[in-house]
Amino acid sequence: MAGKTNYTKCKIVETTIIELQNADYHDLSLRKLAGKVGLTTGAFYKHFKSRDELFTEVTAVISNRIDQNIEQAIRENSSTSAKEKILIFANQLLQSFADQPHLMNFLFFNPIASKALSFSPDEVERFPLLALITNLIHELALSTNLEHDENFLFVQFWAFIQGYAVLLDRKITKYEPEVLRCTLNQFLLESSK
Amino acid sequence: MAGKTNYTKCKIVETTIIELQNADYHDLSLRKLAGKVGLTTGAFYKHFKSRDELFTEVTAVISNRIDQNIEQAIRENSSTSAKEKILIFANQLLQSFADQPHLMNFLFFNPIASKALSFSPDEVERFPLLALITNLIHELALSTNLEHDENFLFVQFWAFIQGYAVLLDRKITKYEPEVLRCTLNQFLLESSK
DNA sequence: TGTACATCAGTGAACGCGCGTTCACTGATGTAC
DNA sequence: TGTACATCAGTGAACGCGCGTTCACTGATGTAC
Repeated sequence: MAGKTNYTKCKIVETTIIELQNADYHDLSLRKLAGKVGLTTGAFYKHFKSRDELFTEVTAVISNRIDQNIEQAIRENSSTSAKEKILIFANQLLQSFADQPHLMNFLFFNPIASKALSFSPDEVERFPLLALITNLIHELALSTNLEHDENFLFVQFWAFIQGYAVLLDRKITKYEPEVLRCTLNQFLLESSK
Repeated sequence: MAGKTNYTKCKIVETTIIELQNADYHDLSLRKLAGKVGLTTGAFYKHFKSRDELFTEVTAVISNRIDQNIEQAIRENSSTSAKEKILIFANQLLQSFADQPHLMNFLFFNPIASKALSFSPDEVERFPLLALITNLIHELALSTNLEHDENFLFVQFWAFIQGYAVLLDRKITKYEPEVLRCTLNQFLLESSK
């Protein structure tokens, strides 16, 4: 029976992710979700203590999968320069935003995920996406003469990615990898003046 | 009596702005708002057709005021270079984000404002902030050899500003004008390669 | 192999809440004669 | 100046809704003897 339980719990999580791909997370209530899973609302609480607990778990799952994808993309690319890895990281992330705006919007902007994506040390561990980019920037700093410190670059980088994602989400612009590549290059200019 | 009506309507708008300065816009219901104004909910509808109509008006008012502030700051500065004006624009905007996160969060991220801050021509007119930055970038393009076109720079600029604002809102970083200045400089590098 | 019992995922109605909105009514004010 | 009427901002109770959550109950399954 434990197996059955885990199966249903898993099904809830996967159904949530599918629903988040199709529509804004604001429009996903427990009733709708339970209906899609084929449960009543009461049954939901046999598997999760609350809606927040589900959202926290889903946030972690999505974050992990995207991290896996990005790490694989980095591995598959022959280049070993930190700069190139960061470019792949950013490109994969923005591509996801362009392809699955609702899901990525949930991941980056739902209140629970927002808390999770902040900087407390244990959360960095829980959300490997953050750990990955932090490490990549550190790697870059070791191999390059950064004009400023790592945190400076992190803020620049994360701000641009996140802001570009907002523009994509609002259909204000289309994703062009060239804009990303060029912007990163500008951020990573060797100290020159 | 018309005067009385306008006074109350104005009071509703101003009270809304005050409330938006103090707390997240998600937490502001018509009941709370009416209470703060000193009205019952029924009276509200003598002045606005709906909650959305109020939010649309408030969005326009806030946007206009910030625009006024920025235009004044630009006028007061002796420099006439487009680059310097854009820097002032961005600095004022981010300073507002740092000082009044809830209010700016409402302006930039409430669904109604988001629609308004997109690119339809009449909305650009309605929200002079957008018109201003569009013009400034155009002015810059006339006086400088941009490496890419105006829209490219607009996307870079707006993405960074917006993303930086998100980081500020989440207390992930503090506002440092130096980060802004440096990033803008990188964006505006004369075409070099 | 058959019987009694325990477990527990799932049911579905109900609770309590806050929301945006509506509406019959009040009462102060302005206008016409 | 006094009276009758119209206007309309404001009242406050109510409507209808969807939400997250709870709970007494069911019924299939696993276990012990």
